[in-house]
Amino acid sequence: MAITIAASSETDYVEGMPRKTDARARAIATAQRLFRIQGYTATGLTQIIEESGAPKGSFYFHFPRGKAQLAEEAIDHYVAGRIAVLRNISANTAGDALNFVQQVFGTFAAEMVASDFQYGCLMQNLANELPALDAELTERVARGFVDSTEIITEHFRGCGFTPARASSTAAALVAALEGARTIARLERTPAIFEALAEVSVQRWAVAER
Amino acid sequence: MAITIAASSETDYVEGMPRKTDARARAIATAQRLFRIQGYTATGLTQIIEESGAPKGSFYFHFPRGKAQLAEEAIDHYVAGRIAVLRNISANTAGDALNFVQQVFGTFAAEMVASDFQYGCLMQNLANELPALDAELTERVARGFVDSTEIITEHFRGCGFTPARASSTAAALVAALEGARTIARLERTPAIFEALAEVSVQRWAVAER
DNA sequence: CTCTTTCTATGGTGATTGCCATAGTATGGC
DNA sequence: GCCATACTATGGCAATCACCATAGAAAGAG
Repeated sequence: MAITIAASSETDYVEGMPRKTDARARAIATAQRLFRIQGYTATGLTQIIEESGAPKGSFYFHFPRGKAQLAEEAIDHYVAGRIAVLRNISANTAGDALNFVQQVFGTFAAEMVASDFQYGCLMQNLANELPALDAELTERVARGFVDSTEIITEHFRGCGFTPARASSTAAALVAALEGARTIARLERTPAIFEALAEVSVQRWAVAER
Repeated sequence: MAITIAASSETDYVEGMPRKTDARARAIATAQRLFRIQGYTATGLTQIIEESGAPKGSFYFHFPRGKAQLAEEAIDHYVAGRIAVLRNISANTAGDALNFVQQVFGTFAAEMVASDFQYGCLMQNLANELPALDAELTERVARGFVDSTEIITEHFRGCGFTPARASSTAAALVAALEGARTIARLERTPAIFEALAEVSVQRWAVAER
C-alpha cells in the first residue's frame, strides 16, 4: 500500500485521503535546490516541473497559490533542516563554545564543498529579492534567522556567557555564516570558513585563558 | 556648453565626441539602485529605462551588449564607491584596528538606515544569481570582494598584525558585513551591526590589553 | 456497482522578458 | 552646404513568464 511520507506541511489539507504520489514532495525539493542555486525570480515554474519530473498538469492542484506557496513550503523545509543541524552540533558540544563554533563552520564548509559551491542559503537568496515576496513569505524568512539565532544563543548561555553576550555573539556568528556562503561561492574555496575559524580561535584562546 | 561628466567607464568608446546627454549615466545609476533592491533577474530593462527617464529608443546604442554590460558598469561604480569609503575610513583610523572596525560597522549601518533598509549589497545580490551571469560579470563581482578585503588587510597590517592574522581578520570582517546586510534588511534594524561592534570590542579589549 | 477524492493532460490566456532592425533627428566640425 | 557622429522613435521579434479552465483518468470506500 506504499505509505507516502510527504509531510504535507501545515498549509491546506487538514484531512482527506493520504497522498498517492510523491510529485508534490519532489517539486518542493527541486524548488529548494533551484532557488538556492539561481534565486527565486530567476527560477521558472517550467524548470522546476521539468527537473522534478512532476506532471505538468497538476501543479496548481498541489499548489493552489502557485509559486509563492511553493516557496513557502521550500523554506519551511530548509529552515527545519538548518535548525536540526544546529541542534545536533549544539548537543555534541554542550558547554564548549569554541568547539561548537568550529563544528558549525566545518559543517557549513563541508556542505558547500559537497555541492561544488553551487548552493547558496535559501533564506539569504529570498532576502535579496524582498520586493518579489509577499508578506507571508517574508515573515517566514525572517523567522528562519530568528530561530537559528535563538538556538545558538541558547548554546552560548549554556557555556556560561551572560545573556547579552550570548545573544550578540550568536547574532555575529549567524551574520558571518551568511556572508561566508556568498564569498565561498565566488572563490570556490572553503578558505573563508577557515579564516573565520582562525579568528574565533584567537578570540577565545585569549579571552578565556 | 554644459560639460557632461559621464565617466564612460573603460569599456567601449576609446575616443569620439564627448557625451551629449546624461541618459547613459542615469541608466547605470538606476540599474545599480534597482539591482540592489530587487536583484538582477527581477529587474527588467523596461523598469530601468522608465525610472531613469532615459529614452527607450537608444538603450542598445549606449549599451550594445545589453543588460550584461549595464550590470558590469553598475558594479564597477559600486565597487569603486565601496573602496573609496573603506580607504577613507582606513586613513582616518590609521594604526587603530578597533576604531577602524567600529567606523566600518557604523558607516554600513548608517547607509542601511538611510535607505530605510531597502538596499542590499550589489556584489552579494549578483553572487546569489551566478548562473544568470556571464564569466566577465562573475569575475568583476569576485574582484570586488578581493579588492575590499585587500584594503582591510592592509589596514590591519598597519596596526601591527602579522600578515596571516591581518588577512584572516579582514576576510572575517568582510563576511560579517555581508551577512549583516542581509539580516538588517529583514529586521529593519541596525541591531546586527551593533552586535558585531560589541563582539569586536570584547575581542580587542581582551586581546590587546 | 457508484461515488468521492486524488491526480493528470491538454491547450490556452495575456503580459512581460531581453533584444534588435530600420529609420530619422540633432549637432558640431570643416 | 556637407558629412560624420551622437542620439532617439517606432515597431516588432521569438521566447518565457505565472496562471488557469476544462476535461478526464485512477483508485479506494461504501
